[in-house]
Amino acid sequence: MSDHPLTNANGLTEAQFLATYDADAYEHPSVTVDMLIFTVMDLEQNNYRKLPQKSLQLLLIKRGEHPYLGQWALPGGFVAVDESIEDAARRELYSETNIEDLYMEQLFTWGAVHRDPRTRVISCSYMALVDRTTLDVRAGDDAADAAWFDVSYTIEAEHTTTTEQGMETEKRVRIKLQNEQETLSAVVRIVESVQGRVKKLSREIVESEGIAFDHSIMIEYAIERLRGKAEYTDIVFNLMPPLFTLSELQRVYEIILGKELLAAAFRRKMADAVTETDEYTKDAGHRPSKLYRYNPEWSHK
Amino acid sequence: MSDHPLTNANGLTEAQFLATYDADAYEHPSVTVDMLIFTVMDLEQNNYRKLPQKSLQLLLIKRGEHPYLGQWALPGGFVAVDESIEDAARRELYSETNIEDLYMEQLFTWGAVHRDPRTRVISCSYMALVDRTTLDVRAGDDAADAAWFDVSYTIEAEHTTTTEQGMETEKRVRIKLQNEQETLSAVVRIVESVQGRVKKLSREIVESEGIAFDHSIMIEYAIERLRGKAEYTDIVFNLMPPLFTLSELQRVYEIILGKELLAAAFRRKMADAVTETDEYTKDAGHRPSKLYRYNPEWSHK
DNA sequence: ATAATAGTGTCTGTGAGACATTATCAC
DNA sequence: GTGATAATGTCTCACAGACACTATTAT
Repeated sequence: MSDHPLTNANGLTEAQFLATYDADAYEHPSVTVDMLIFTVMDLEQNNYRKLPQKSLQLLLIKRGEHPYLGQWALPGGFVAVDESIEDAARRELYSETNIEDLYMEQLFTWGAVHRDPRTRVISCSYMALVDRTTLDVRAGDDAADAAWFDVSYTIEAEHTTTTEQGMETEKRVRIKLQNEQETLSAVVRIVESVQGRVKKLSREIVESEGIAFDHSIMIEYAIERLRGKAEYTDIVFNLMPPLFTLSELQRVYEIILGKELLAAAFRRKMADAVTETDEYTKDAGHRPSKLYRYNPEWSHK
Repeated sequence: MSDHPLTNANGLTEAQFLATYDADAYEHPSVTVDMLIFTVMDLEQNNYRKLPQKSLQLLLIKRGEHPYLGQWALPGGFVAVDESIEDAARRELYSETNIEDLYMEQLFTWGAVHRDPRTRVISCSYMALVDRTTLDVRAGDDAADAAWFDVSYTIEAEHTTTTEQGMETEKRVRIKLQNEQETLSAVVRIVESVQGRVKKLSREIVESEGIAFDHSIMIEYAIERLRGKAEYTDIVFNLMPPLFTLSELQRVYEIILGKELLAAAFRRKMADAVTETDEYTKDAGHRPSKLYRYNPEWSHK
């Protein structure tokens, strides 16, 4: 690295120093990646004229080993010493989805001392977004116990206490994960305190049914981030197929943001983010809709 | 954890499994924290009537050991197996600033395989914001080689190539760190590519003078984050003293955002974020200004 | 008086919310 | 025609950019 024969306090050059460096002088933690793989699915619809409802889905793996045997966990695995964290995340993502190129983003690194009962494990969480139509129904070959769960995020309680020096806001968020076979649920308590000018944020699991480790916290965090980014980036398009209608896009925004949007305003805002095509939907029991594609030249207003 | 006598495929209960678990079956990386400690300082001013210019400052430590001996690095250190990552970050922050309660936020975890020539090191970067007035001039006791550097962030080149499948935007950002003794500099190349609907972002050091490891990338990333958050959170108040004038606040926003703001609009936007006091500045060669404090009840519009 | 900053008033354009209206399909 | 969604038109309100204007201090 250095092109001068610099020596340290012991008179060693860099090459000499590195040759004697002992990386195992103290105990190291293990490092893992945990993947939050989201997609959006159409729910079955009995009325052929109505549009299908959209549902936000998360991929989980049933644990076949202790700890949390039989519960559901985020897909993930250890980071090898000869691969970057991002490569490890891509490897995990590929092994679950069989797709090479997917949107993926690092979220947060979780480092509480006892978050894994086996040993000290630091986990770096990544969020990936998949378009359901390009995805195999069966997610991953080897993952026999992988399953998609419908995700719901509900704020069950929120109250603020004002003290002399500042204030504290406590929020309880229920995460509910459901599919035909299983219903998992957890409550995460989020405390944001402002003392003087110092703000602190902490998350803690208050209740957990069927979700392994601290993964309900990771899920809560990821949904908050997804919501936040949906509002000021084009992240949502990663959940869309190549061609989509504007009301499909709107419905995806709606389930992510957890609120209804007005069609007129939504179309105006999205006008520059999409390119129209000549194609239309057909065979719906109502007026066909023009199909659009994402416009990568969009500059985010 | 589990209150049923669940057994795994080998017939072991959780307690039996954990007793035989070998965490050292494979090699582990080292994990460190690196701290980006920012503050805002007044620059000396020769004209007594003019307001002093503000300057964004970053704390760096001169390396006294290989590798990068003699270069400047972010303060940081290894995460011990019995402390959380956040505790390690707080410990480092305290040892540099002698202040217990400071704003601190996890930024990103850097995990390239060869980012440290000694061994495989994964580093979790944290940003901390300090109000200069509550800070000792001498940062930390033991850190004899700690120094504050004025930070400048300049986009030197930016161009977009459109291909058939998507586009690629390349940006070169120069980070310049200066104080009375030293001038450090680096250029970071940031490539954002959109292929189809898949977006990827990568950062790489193109040029580096006097900045150790991949720390210029961490600095570039932190400034981008600070800018982003300045626009939609109250993060900037962590850089302010308890009492401040609105134009001081505006000048802090201006150096962070790197652009000038209109006073009238700024004051309107900030009206609900601050509480006015009865105090005023004095002895300036011009009209005194009302002093304000941060209003923690502010709800971000 | 002067040079500086502090602080206010107001016009204008943009964009989101709200809601009404028209268009178009399968059956 | 009916029932559904698609798509557009338009009013209003909030707010940011722009800039002119007034206020107040130390020297």
